[in-house]
Amino acid sequence: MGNKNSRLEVIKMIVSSQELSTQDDLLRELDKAGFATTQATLSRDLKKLGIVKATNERQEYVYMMPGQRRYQRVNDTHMSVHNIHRLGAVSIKFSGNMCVVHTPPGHAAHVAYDIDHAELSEVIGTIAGDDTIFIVLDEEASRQDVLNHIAEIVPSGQYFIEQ
Amino acid sequence: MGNKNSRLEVIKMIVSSQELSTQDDLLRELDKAGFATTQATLSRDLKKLGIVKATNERQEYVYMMPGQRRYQRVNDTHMSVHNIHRLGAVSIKFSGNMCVVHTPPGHAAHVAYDIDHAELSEVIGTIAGDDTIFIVLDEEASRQDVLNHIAEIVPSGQYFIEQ
DNA sequence: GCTGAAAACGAATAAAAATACAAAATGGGT
DNA sequence: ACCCATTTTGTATTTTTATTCGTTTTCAGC
Repeated sequence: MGNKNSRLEVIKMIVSSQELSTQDDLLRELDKAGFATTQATLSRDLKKLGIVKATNERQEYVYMMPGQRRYQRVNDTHMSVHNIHRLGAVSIKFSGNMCVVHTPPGHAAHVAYDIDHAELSEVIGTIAGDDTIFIVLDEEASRQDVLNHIAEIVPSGQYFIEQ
Repeated sequence: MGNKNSRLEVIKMIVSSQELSTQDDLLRELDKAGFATTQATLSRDLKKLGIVKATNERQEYVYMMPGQRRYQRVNDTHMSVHNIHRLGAVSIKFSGNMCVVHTPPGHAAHVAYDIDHAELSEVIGTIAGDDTIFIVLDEEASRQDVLNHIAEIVPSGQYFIEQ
């Protein structure tokens, strides 16, 4: 069962990207993703992940990551242009040991997911809002390395350095 | 019904003050409070109020109000041992003026809440994901102090320093 | 007051989710 | 490799939750 953790990650990804109202629905999506399992196991997984069945604005039941509804919107105060990089529709800026990635609205979670799973040695942790990701970098991390690595990770990467 | 609204208020009060794991439990509390009703109605009430059955830090099911402190998704990269500390199932890493706390999945918000309310002088602010907390530290903060204080806050803290 | 529409409700039931239990898999420690 | 302890899993089941459907209540307009 080495793939329990992968399954958990896939569950997180599915839940944060689709509106599913029963475990059976989720089970079908998991199946599509190549992680077939049973309702019993899924129930246990959801408990572990803290995923809850909540109600959306239309009073429908939807499985949600804890707090997906009221995510904290991060303010993207404009910084100097000279350290802005573009990557498709994504911008990457650095300040101190932090890296801030800006995405199209609603896509921060997916991009963060990809960054997470690259397991870059420079990355200590990430947190995603709606269109912004905060990344804490290792003190020794090279910005150019981080930039290059993220460039590889984020899809459709036409990007250019303005530095 | 004039007292539907009162009942909803009482439900909110009960849910936010007690840890109840089934609707039947809640039903009994409502009864005690003089608002006897049925499971069917309660189910509808909970849906209206957005109250969800979530898991607490002990992996038990608990009905909860939609919290104000919320998050989205997160990362789990493991890295350099030299600045990792363990605290129960929690790891704490430092980089620059940031502290990154890693928790069991789904519990970052709860731990962050506790850290917030300890009102540590070293802590400027926190933001929680699913299993990761970012803490911005005061520029003068000692990492050892932060570590000690968080050790006091986080429950079941058998912990040891590896630094 | 009465009447009709809408909302609230409970009993029964359907649907969905959690768990008991046994089996299978995994990870050490020899 | 083997053994033992622990974790993960599936089946079958129980428990819990959501909803159907018929009834009652509420309230607005007469």
